[in-house]
Formats: sequence, C-alpha cells, structure tokens
Amino acid sequence: MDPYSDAQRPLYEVKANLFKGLAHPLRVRVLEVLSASPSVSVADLLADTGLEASHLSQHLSVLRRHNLVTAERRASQVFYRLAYPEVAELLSVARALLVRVLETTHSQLVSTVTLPFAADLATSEDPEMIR
Amino acid sequence: MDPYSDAQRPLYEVKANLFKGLAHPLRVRVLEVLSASPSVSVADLLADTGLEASHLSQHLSVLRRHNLVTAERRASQVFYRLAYPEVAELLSVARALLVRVLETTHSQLVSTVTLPFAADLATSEDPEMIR
DNA sequence: CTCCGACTTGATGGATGCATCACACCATGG
DNA sequence: CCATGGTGTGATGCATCCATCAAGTCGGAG
Repeated sequence: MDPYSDAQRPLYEVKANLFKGLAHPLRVRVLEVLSASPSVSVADLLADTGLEASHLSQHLSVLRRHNLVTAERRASQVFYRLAYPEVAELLSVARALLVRVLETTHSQLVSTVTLPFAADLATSEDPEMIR
Repeated sequence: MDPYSDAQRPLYEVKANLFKGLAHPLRVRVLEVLSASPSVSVADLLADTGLEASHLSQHLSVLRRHNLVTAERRASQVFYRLAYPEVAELLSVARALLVRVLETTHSQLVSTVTLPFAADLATSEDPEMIR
C-alpha cells in the first residue's frame, strides 16, 4: 500500500481498505494464529489451515500488502508475525462485538421460539423498530 | 444474518463476514457519522455522503443485515443509529492501528527520501525482513 | 381518495476478489 | 553443478460486490 496515498485519502477510505484486507476467513484465521505466537512458520500455517501452499501464499501476500504481517526468511523457511500488536487488539474488539451481537440476536430468537405469544411481545416492544 | 448459523460457524468466519460488512468507504463513513450522534436521519446521511438515495439505501441495508445499525421510522422519516456501542470502539481501534501503520511506514519512507545513504541504512537494519 | 416527499427494493452490467493450477525463485545438500 | 524442499507469483474462470436506474412502499397533507 502506498503510504503517501493513504496519508492523503480520507480516513474512512483507508479504514475500509483495512477491513477489505481482513474480509476473508482464512486471513482472519492466520492473524489469530499469529496473535497467539510471536512468530509462525509458513509450514505451521499450512498445517493449521489445511491449505495448499500457493493458496496460503496468495492470502499471506494480501496480509503483507496491507501491512498487517511481516515475513522473515530463515534459511529455507519463512516466518510470519503480526506487524503491529494493534492487529490483535482489533481482532479482540471484533470478537467482543460479535459476542454482543450473538447474545442479543440469539436471546431474541430464543424468546420468540419458546414463548407462545412471544412473537407478539417482541413486536410490541418497539413497534417503530425496523430490523 | 442468521444467528443460528453464526453461532455454529467458526469465529474466524463470522469475523471475516463482519469485516466484509465494513469493507466499503461509504459504510465506514456512515458508521463514523452514527458514532458521533445518537441518531441520524437518512436525509442527514444523504447530505453528508452526497449519495443518491437509492445508493445510500443499499449500503444501509448491508449495515442492517450485519446487525451494525438499527433503523427507526418516525412519520415519513427514518432514523439510524449504531446497534451497539462496540461498533464505535472497533472503528476507534482500527483508526489507532492505521495511525500506527502510517507513522511507521511514513517515517521509513521519509528517512529513505531525505537521507542520501538512508536507503542503505534502511536495508541493513534488518536484512532478513521481507516487506 | 390522490399526490408527493422520503426511503426501500429489485435488476443488471461492470469491477473486484477467490480458488486453483502451472511455473518461478530461494536455500541447501549431495 | 543438479535435485529437492519450501515458498511466492502469474494467469484465469467463477463468485461476489458495487453503482446505477427503475419501480415499489410508507406516511402525511390536501
């Protein structure tokens, strides 16, 4: 990513671009693994994800391009780590949000399912609320 | 989003899906505006973003579907707000990460540009580091 | 009731991302 | 030097997302 152009674009565009880099399950998985270890070899990531080497490499390339990870070659092996500890923080906050979402929507769904008139109650709680 | 299927999918998939919902500049912009106000009318969002109504509506639909915002109709107007305060927190942490990235990459670029031998120095700092 | 402003939904062409296979590059041992 | 293990890059068909226009729905005033 060109640091000059990032510095000159609106922050919401730069943020959206960051989220694009994060918007694939396997890339999130890789970052989670890297959050749990200081440094991980590509071989270990291959074992963890079950991906073919070139497939993982493509995803790692995206992560590198977004400055989310750094790569270090040691002999014939390459090791990856998070480029910044803030990446782990971001994943952690995302998790907290999802837990919250899940608690809320799941409890609503459960109450709808288990109570015979719950559908009516749920509707009358906030009749103006469009979901 | 189906709460049951989210509860049953791996967390990294659910996270990635969340990031997909965030992966467009205008959706980030909307969330930022909503982070700054308790409740914002669609008309205000239209004015802020400069979008055509149907275009904004499509993006708002994505945000609703991802449980990031809630909508409330009052007479002929609709008002939006963040579904959870954690959404603002996530944007804030993303910002902190980007600031960090920008500081780091920008200072590297500046040192490369301003010092005649800086390119050599930057290279020898960590010769094993692949960027 | 009709009309109109506000907003949403549907359809679609073009842009971008993903998965896969072939090939390239690097490091090391024989 | 060649062979091999480890990893990265390029090309491409298919899937998904984005932007845009047309049409639909809701609420309220006359």
